[in-house]
Amino acid sequence: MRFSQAFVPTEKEAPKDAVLPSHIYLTRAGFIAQVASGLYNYLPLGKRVLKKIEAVINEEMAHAGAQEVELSFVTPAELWEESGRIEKFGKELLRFKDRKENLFVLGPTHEEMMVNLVRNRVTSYKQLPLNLYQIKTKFRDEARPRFGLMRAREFVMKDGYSFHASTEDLDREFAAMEAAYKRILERLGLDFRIVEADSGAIGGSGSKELMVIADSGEDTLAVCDTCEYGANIEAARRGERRTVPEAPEADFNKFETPDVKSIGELAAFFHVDPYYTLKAVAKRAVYEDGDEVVVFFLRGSDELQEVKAVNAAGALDLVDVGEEELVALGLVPGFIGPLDLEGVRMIFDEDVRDAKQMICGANEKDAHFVGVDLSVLPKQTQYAELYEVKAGDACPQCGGELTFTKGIEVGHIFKLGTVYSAPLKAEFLNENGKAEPFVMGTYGMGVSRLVAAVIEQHHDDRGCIWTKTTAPYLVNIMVSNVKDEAQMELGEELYAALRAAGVETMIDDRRERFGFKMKDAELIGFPLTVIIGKELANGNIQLYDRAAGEKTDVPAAEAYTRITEWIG
RNA sequence: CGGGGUGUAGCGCAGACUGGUAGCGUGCUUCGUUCGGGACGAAGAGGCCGCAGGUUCGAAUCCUGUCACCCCGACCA
Repeated sequence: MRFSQAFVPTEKEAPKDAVLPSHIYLTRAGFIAQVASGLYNYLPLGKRVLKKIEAVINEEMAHAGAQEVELSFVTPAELWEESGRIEKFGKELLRFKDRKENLFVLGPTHEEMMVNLVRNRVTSYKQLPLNLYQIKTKFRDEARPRFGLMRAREFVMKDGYSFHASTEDLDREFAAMEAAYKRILERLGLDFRIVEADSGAIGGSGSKELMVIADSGEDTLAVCDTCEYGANIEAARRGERRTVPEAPEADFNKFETPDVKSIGELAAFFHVDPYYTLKAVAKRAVYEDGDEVVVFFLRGSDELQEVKAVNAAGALDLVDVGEEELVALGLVPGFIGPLDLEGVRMIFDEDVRDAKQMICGANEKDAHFVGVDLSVLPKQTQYAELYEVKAGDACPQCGGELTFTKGIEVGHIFKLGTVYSAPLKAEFLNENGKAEPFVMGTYGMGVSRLVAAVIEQHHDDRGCIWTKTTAPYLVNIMVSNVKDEAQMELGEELYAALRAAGVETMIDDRRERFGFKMKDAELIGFPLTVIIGKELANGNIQLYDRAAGEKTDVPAAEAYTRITEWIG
């Protein structure tokens, strides 16, 4: 492409509303332009990057045996009513009616459409497994779009769905998809981590997220400093404690504890480690049909992880409850304990199962029990993992140390099981001629979010630094002075040669000065800029490696060879 | 959805308190001089001051309403 004819409106100043580097540079360098909240136009450079990423995904999907399809963006609302998700998705679904007053939604994801496509067309176990995917625009009317392409309302997603006759076969495919996703991110040149994730309301027997490591990420990850273990903090586990604080010794007894309400005060009052205190966290659990107050118990040294708590309660949501509400239920805020507590649902953290020498509230004002042995709790007591891991906790896999980092969720893969196929009656006949719902997996990857993620991870204060596989153009031939015939001639020669060799090349033939063009080259982030300028008088050109930030003198005669060497 | 903020030339902003010819920087056009790190000079084009009402002889400016966009939070298979 000739820069003089390219539609690449670069800007000197950052858009006033942009915060993230990816948003600022993609806008300034002319890759994207905002249309409305969460809506963006892709300009030529942005479109090229999208296509580069899509090409990598397509190659790896083909390699993994998945087949590409394209489903209608506009989907009949009926399908969503059938699956029940029209309620669950709520306002995020953009709905509208056609001229015949039929209700439609813009697809935010395509489980329903895909199941609808496959059911009654695939009817035998002999036709399984099947893995279908598409790369397509999605629309979710997000409550709060933000950060440019990172959380847009309209975005490009690769969504894949697999159909199996057994959970074993799903497990195999899930592993294959994880491997394929890993290769995709490696090829894109990203530093990432595959982490255990919360499956959320969608359910299924497990899910993993692909996280690109970046400070601007919206998710918090716990990662091991020794092994591969990583997990979203919502799902992170920890291994055995390396050291357990010395246990206090006390016989079971009730103590006067005037005004000692918080864990900190309690631990100080008895001179014990908070590990031996029992923390009670009361929340109102909201279910599909009604709500109730639930008290979660965990060690005083731990914090409640809300997502884990929601899952343990089987609730849609947890909301805070006021002290008055607790009092009305007969609870004594600050002194809530599990012994003889009635009329309220309790869930205990796994870590307090059969715990000895605990101190807990006595359910009366200014009183705590000491020397409590929690093995006295009734058998039917509900235990669940409720704690939130902390930096420094032990890795559950290798015993290494967990540290926190931030990540951008660019992919999420699920073992769905029959969550959709059962209600949508998508069935096949097994070897015994019996109808069974498909066992399904679903695999999502945010393509437009990946564009932003690449820049979040690869930029400096001058602009974008595209990796070789993601760059809109790999090489930029910068002719310093287009009126200099020798410079222009060499530039054209290299441009033609590189294009003939299939190298995606831009030639900056604009009538601008050296500094202006260099700034643009750096802002746009071409991996390699070939500088043809003053040095040509000495028989040299320069290769400017954007990532390394280095210029190397090269004899003009060797230019082509050295460029193709650099490309590798 | 709760809290906060911003809407004036393509972009970034001033002007508003104290009502009276709409400004600056950048970008754009033309000419000349420059030509290795966003050059200089000269001459130009470009605005429904978010929108709608109101007050006033007169509103970018004061009042009311409304819309849009951004940030924090809630939310986000």
